[in-house]
Amino acid sequence: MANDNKVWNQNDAVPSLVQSKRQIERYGLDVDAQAILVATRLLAAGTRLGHASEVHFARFGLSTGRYRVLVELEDNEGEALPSQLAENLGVTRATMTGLLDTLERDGLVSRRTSAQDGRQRSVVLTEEGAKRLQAMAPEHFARLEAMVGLLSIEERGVFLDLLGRVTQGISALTDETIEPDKPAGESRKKQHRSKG
Amino acid sequence: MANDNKVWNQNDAVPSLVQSKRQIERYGLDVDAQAILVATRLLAAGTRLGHASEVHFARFGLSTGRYRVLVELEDNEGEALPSQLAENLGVTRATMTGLLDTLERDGLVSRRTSAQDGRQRSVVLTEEGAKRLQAMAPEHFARLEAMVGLLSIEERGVFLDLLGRVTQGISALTDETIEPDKPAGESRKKQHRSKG
DNA sequence: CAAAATTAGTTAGGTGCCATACTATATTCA
DNA sequence: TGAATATAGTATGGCACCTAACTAATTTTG
Repeated sequence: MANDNKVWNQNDAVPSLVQSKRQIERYGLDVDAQAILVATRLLAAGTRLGHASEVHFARFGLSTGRYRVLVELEDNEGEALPSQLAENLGVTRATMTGLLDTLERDGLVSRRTSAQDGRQRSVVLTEEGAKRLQAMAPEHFARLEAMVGLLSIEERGVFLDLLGRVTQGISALTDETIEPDKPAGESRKKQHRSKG
Repeated sequence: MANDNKVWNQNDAVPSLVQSKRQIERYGLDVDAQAILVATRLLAAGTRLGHASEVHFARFGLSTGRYRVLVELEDNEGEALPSQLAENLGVTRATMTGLLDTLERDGLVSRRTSAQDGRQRSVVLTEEGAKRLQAMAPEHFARLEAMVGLLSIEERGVFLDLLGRVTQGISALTDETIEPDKPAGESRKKQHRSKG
């Protein structure tokens, strides 16, 4: 029993409504406790998701980021520029360099200098990289499917809608200034979603 | 324009249904494309949430983990054991040591050796730590509230329910083996939620 | 055309978190 | 009582990702 084995306890770190209320009262703030509860649960879920994702991909010798690079390459006929990849994945070029370093070391991609532009280095998905994706696909997708398995088809649709709006709301955490409260239920007309 | 300024583009990295379908078809798998879409969007949201959370707390000179330590201390009359804190926050003791190191360096907590048990070190929320929490509370909670501001009251309730089940589903990513598919909509009677 | 500015990629250094292995202090029990 | 064991906390080293600064190659422009 020398192994502590930190298994995610499911109960830890899931904030309760009373906790939210207590905190709000402590400082005498004028905010809706349920809203705070939802937000807090969401943050906790985000943490768990990130961690679970890494555990998941580690099974296949990948990380979340490296997997996404491989998929992006596959969606691009197996070849792309590092800067393209960084752009599409929403990470910095520096991060992409690191991801590609590891992928190249593992033989899943290869880099070669571009003929046209000496600054560019073309990234190519290797045979081995393609095989890796293929090999992991069944389990990967089965687990993803299982993740939302507690939701019915209709609920998935509802969840997708709500998650979309909440995802937009994430910017409330990162924006420079706080925007005035928008009660929701109206005033929601122009919400550009996706790009292409 | 020397500054690249990687602002989270909102559009990046949000997977589309066609992408999901294409991947599934590529390997001839028998999974529901919408389920995959939901799962994939969720993972993307998780990544963004984690990042946004760090940006948010950095405004107050904290990280997500360090903030949670302070709150946990406050909920505990300002004093607790590192192992307690680690347990309650769902991180390892090693991680807690790191969090406390920084908090102590910044004067927000202090450590003193226990009299009863020489192995234990009691962690105390300092005056300054309490002040920090108080100072950040208005903006912190306002931003959290704004984050779910695009959802109506009713929608928040629905979201909370769905999120709860999805959160349970996260274990599908981390479990050793894949469980057989549970269609949902029935066979869902005994789902213990929370602990207290 | 040479100097200045831009661009692609990388390196260097930092944060957050983790797992493993170690130290020091109890506790158990033979 | 003294050796084996358990426990609390920490140090070490790892990975993912970031920003800022740097190198090399290309484009702009005077």
